[in-house]
Amino acid sequence: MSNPIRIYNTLTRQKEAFEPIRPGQVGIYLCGPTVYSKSHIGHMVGPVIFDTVKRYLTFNGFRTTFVVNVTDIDDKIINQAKAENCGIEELAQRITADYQKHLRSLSVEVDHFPHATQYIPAMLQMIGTLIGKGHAYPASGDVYFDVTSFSEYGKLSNRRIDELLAGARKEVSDIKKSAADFALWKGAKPGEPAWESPWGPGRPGWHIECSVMSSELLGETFDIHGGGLDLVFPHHEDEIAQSECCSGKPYAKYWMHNGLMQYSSETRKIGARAGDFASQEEAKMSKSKGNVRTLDDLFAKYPPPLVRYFLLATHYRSPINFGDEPLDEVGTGFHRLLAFAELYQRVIGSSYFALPRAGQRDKWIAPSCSDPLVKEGLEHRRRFLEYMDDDFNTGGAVAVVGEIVKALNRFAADKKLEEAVGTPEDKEVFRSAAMILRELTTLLGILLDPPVSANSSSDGTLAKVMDLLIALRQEARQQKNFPLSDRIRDGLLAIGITMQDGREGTRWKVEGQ
RNA sequence: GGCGCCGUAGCCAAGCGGUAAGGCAGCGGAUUGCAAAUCCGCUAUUCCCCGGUUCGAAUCCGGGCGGCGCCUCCA
Repeated sequence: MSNPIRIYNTLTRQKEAFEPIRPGQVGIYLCGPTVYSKSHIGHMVGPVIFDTVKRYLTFNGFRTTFVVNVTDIDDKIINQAKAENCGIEELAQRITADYQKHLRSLSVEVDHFPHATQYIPAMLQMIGTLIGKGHAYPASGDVYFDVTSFSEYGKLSNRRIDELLAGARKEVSDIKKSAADFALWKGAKPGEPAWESPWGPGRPGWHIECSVMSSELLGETFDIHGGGLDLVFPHHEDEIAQSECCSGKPYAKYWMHNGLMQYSSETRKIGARAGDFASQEEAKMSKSKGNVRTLDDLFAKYPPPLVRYFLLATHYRSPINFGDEPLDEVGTGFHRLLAFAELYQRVIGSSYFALPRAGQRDKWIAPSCSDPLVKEGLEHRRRFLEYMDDDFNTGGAVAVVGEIVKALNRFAADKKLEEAVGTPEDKEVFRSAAMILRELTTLLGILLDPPVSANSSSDGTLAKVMDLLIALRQEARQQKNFPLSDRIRDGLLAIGITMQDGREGTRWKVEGQ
């Protein structure tokens, strides 16, 4: 049975049925960051999307390997290290750690993080092969790829070499045969870090690392290559040229490119630095809007799981509007999920997060119960999978999740599950339907674990204080002393603690949990 | 100039040939001492514009207009 997943392939510019190269297993390679300055939200888009792709493929029974490379040698790193007066390795390690920390907080699970500098020998070998086959030539300590030697050059970005040359704004370098040729190896200038090579000391060009590391970890031909839309040309185009000329085999089968992030109406990129803006004025304005906020700042206000939910709420190929306003809007939906987990806890008496995570699509045991709620849940599940099958339409899938929550909340309200009247039978139906929700949310990588809560702070002092305040407030309410009871509630709200009165007593929680 | 992507309510966003999902905001109701949370109901005769194909188009084709990306080692 061929599987139902379809992927939009940049190479063919259409959606194609997904068929892995090797039955039952899939390799995904994603272009990661150049580690010279702290990560921004734009760096998280690809990892979150492809992590979700991996989860979905795994769910569909494919053994999936997910590789994200780290470019740890590059002009920008050299310059930044100089500016900070530190070693390039030190800088690269620091930034890499920052990047990986944030990926973990977003529940992105990467199998391999190859670093460019760890693969220099393999790069030299590939460059040697390309020269031997007449696809590359050394010149003045550099080595260039000869684009005219590859007749398919331009197939990914749909360009022709003559058009490239016509539109080129760059001066034709006299050492390159053609302006469109790109560097495989760059001779070192005095004082620059360098590795020995048959063509003299130097460092690798940008594209070669991905060709080498992907073939080492996933094979010369692998399934899915991902990256931002901005990388289609020249980076991915050049990877194809190098790899296919070297191996004589097809490189990646499916090319998936994610849309870029934009700050609302801002046309500049999120990570833009002051120098990238037309004027200081504009740069400042953007910064004040949160345009260049670090991830530490962002996550302080919006928890990583919420950000992940936000990123998945839009289709991956669309540009994502970023900013406080969109985040706040989507946040409402996310908080309803969290509120549901609390409802589940109160109704069932055990943690929602203890329910089983997504397993296998085929081996899944559907709740046998024929209650309308469960049937509705199964219908939602069907739609969810339909969305995901269609080029990983996480936006549609997220919408379905919201509908399931609504159905569950309605059921809980109708059957008065929180009150003593709720029957065990109804609760079992509720639990069965919640299992469907659990499966689907974990498939998206959201709501995996309970949120870190101050309610359960280690010494429990806060909880004891709250118990006391709730008791006092309850007394005030019974005496109809509402000014006092409101003062307690409002006062707590002002310091970030919300109180909610329900039939079963007053609940409280710290803002942002 | 070249190569692409996109344009659906106040906002975000699905739908991709069969008669407009969902969310946010807003309004009305249930519940509440009042709130909050939750639930119910209402909110696009219409999908940037103009042509064409079709029994039928937001969906396909042609032409405009508008926004964006890349063509410069940006995820």
